[in-house]
Parts: sequence; structure tokens; C-alpha cells
Amino acid sequence: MICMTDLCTTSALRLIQVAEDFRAGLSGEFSAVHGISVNEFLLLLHLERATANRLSRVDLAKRMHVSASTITRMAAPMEKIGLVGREVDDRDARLVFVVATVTGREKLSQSLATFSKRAGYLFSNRWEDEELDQFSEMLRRMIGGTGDTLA
Amino acid sequence: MICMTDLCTTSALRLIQVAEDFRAGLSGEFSAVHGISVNEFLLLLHLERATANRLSRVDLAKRMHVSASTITRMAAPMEKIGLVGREVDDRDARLVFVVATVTGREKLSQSLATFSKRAGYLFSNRWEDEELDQFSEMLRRMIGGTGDTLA
DNA sequence: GCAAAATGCTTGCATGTGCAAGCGATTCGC
DNA sequence: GCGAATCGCTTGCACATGCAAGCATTTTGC
Repeated sequence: MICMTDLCTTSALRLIQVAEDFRAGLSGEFSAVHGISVNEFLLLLHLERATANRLSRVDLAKRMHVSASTITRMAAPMEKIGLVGREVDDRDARLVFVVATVTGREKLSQSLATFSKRAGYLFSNRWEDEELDQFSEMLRRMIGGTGDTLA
Repeated sequence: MICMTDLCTTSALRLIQVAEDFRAGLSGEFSAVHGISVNEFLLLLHLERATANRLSRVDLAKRMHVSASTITRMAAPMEKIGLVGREVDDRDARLVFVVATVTGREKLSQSLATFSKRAGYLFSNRWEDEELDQFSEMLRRMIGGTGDTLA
């Protein structure tokens, strides 16, 4: 018996599986070719797509579904190797923004090319343009409307 | 300029984001209501859907995109609380299969209900049945054809 | 104005995970 | 058959991460 519940469940399972497959493949190439993790890539991407190209640590944490302490500990080595820097807020001394350096933006650009290549593998030669359009639009509708989105 | 590459990239980013949003929400409810992690749930689900309802540790590792040592360390506490047991292979003494106990299957059943409920939230009231059908079929095509699939 | 609550960030501790090494069992090459 | 290579699993170590506590700063309630 196929009912709506089953279809939702199956779709959600497939969604998780496809995302994890893709991410697992990405992980190897990222560390080998670019020397960064997928999460570090996503951190740089969040910065690039944020207003003013900078984000506080708690904002980053919410967008990346990790704790604030993880952001602190992710940013430290990225500062050390010059991918990101920090900016303080004039009005609120508690805020410490994370900003991408020029080096960080270059790293993001190179990593994004790898990402796009693999994204192409994931879809290409299987789907019509129209199908992909529709798929992308469906996913857009599934992302929460907070606006703090990557795509 | 919108080209195929951009569309693939955007779709892949959205795919990852939706999957992580969903998984993050699931994680809290699973630990609070069922006392298991999402990965433990997925381990039980892999067992349920495997032929003979059992899998070796390396098979589990491949299907779950984790290392073999992680399976060893995940299975140990699950054995302790009676969710899974172990079976040895008569012909190959190296193989130690992981099998779900009755308790484990009950836990899976309850957890799957939570999963389905949240999967329903993810899709329901937004999509037509036909759209969801198509979405599910698209995801099916994106899963590698090894057959070791959950859905 | 000021104390209390809230906010942003960091740190200590516990847990989860991957990698490499090690051990026992099996298969391969000859 | 037998040694070497392979395979399945486990363990030591290092690293990543969440939670709770702590500190500094800001906002709130009065």
C-alpha cells in the first residue's frame, strides 16, 4: 500500500541519502585538493553570501546548524592560515565578526569550482533542463524562509 | 547569467541545506523521545532493509558512509542496551553480523513513526501528490545503483 | 541610574569519529 | 600445501563537536 505518509517518508530518506552520498564524495576531494573540510567551505560560502560579507559567530552557528563553540574552534585555525579575519563592532563590544580574507575568497572560489563540477556529475546527463529547474524550485520551497540561505 | 552549471550548483547547495535542516530537527526529537541518535536509527533501518535482516560491520560502514571503527563503536552500546545482537558466520570466522533484536525492531518502529511525522511536515500542505511523486522519483535516480539503499 | 536578565563568546569536559596499526582468519599464487 | 597478500574487525591516538559553565558586555525593568 502506497499512501502519502509512505511517500513522504521515502522521499525524506532518499533526500538524506543523496545529500550524504554527495557530501561524502565532496569531503575527500576537498581535503585532498584544497586542504579544507566541507564545513570550512560552507563557512566561507556563508560569509560570501551574507550582507556586508561578514557574520557574527552566533549567526554562523545558526546557519550552519552547529554550536557557537564549534564556530570559535573552526575559525581559529582558519585565522591562523589566513582564510578569515576578525572585525569588532563599534557599538557592541561583544560582537566579533568573521570576515573572509582575500586568500579566503580565492580558496572559496577554487573550492566552489570543485563543488560545481561534482554538482554537475550529480545531475548532468540524467535530467532535462526543465526537470532540474523544477527540482531546484521544489528544494527552494523546502528551505525555511529565514533568508539566511546559501542558495 | 543562469547556466546549467549554476543551476546544478544551486540545486546541490539546496539539497545539502534541506537535508541538514531536516536532520538537525530530527536529531533533537530522537534523542529526547526515543533516546537514540539519528545514526543509530539509520543503522537499525539499514539492518531492517538488508537481506536476511543482518549486515556485517564493513557493509554497514559502507552504507552509512562511516568507517568500520565507527560501526564497532556504535554497535557496542547498542548491544549493551539490547537493540542489536551479533551472529557469526559458519564459513568465515572473520564475519560478525549485526542483527536487530526484537527490542531493536520495536525501537525502529517507534522512531520511524517520528521520522514519518517530520517527513510529513517537510512536504505536506505545500505540494501536490503528483509533485511529490516526481520529486521522489528524481531522488531515486540520484542514488547510486548499488542496491544497498534505504528507500 | 542600577541591579538583574540576556547576549556573545570562550573554555573544560565528555563523546563521537577517522586514520593507522595490529590481530586473527581467509584467499591467492605458485 | 605454504607463504604472502587480503579481508574483517578492534584499538590507540588525534581531532572535531555539543553542552554546561564562566566572563565580559549590553539591554531590560523599575
